Amino acid sequence: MGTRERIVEAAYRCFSQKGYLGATTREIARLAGVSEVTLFRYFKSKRELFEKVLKKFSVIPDIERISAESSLPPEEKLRKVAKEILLSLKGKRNFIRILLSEVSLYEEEIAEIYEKFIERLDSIVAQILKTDKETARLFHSSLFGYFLSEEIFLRREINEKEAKEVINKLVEIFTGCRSEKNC
Amino acid sequence: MGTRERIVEAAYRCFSQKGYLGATTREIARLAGVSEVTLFRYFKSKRELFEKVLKKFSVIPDIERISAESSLPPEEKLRKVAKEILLSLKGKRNFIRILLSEVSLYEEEIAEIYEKFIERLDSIVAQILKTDKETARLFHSSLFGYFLSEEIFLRREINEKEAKEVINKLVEIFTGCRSEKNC
DNA sequence: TCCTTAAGTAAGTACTTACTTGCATTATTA
DNA sequence: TAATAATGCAAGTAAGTACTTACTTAAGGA
Repeated sequence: MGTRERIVEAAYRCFSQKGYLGATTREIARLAGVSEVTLFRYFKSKRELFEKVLKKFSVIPDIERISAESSLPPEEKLRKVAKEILLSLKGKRNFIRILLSEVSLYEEEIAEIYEKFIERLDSIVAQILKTDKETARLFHSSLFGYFLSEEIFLRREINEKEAKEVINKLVEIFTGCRSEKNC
Repeated sequence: MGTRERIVEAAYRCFSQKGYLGATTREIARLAGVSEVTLFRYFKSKRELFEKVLKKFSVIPDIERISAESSLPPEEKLRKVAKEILLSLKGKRNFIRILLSEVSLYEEEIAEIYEKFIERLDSIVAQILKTDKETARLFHSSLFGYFLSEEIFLRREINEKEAKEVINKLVEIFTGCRSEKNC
């Protein structure tokens, strides 16, 4: 891994633990195993480094693929999409912490990232559920709220069993359709 | 309003806009119309002031009252509870911003505040819905997620009409019961 | 062998921040 | 009116922080 990458990686960890203001360039450099001078040779400011971190880690999960598998019944699709979303949220837990902690400092950037994210989800979920976008938004807001509650606020990891149960329940509630059978 | 209160009030506004580290004691004092020296006469440190702010604004909405009105049909109760929760979230939007922005710095304090909050909600909603606590948690996670999405991330205010629609939809989804009629 | 590139070290600059001290001033109260 | 309490002002301290400069070292390729 190149020096540049190592710095971004370290910054990512540092920002997600301490927030933008709390993280110091000195510690980021130390974590990257690099001198502070080197850090500033690669990035002209802390803010620039922060922006690189945002860009690198704000990848949106690939749910189009799932929704395209037309052979599946809608509930099954929805379950898969939900699983993918939840997994992706879990994988980016630290990144989400950064977003949350800087929500007041970087309003526009964060709103933009988030908007892209939910726009895609909205339309895909709406298509699967064959309902309006409002219901679709409620569906993934529910997932999102559940994830934030458990993993961010309560600091509890959602295990696979719980995830499955919650997803089944959500899908059941939103489709009016029980467990694994088609309706 | 006494000096002490004015300081806490100003700190509240300042913290919610800039986060704990971003807010300076100088600005808080200025906002309170008080000298910085006075601020430190009342609170021995910035952290102590922050803790007072947390305590003062972490009041939980009074939903027991609603759930006790036994005359109402459960869907109606649920709607009222949801409305109360959403209103309370909206009213404390700034406070929630503080919580979010310091989620990494004050893990235990925030987890504690949040835990109290959802524990009560869980049991009340479960009682009304007559289901398990998991479903109840999903119900208010949905509300919570929706609120965070719109008001915190997208910076859009949820107006009364939207709130009503979302609540109706949620109640409908979770009870399998349409609009304002009993089922 | 010489030159270029990537990195480190040491030191420092300019600025901010939480927090303090000493003294003067104003308002309150006895 | 005299004493007491609450506040402001000016100035300062100690520590931290982003960022810079000047110089050195090590490695690899031509």
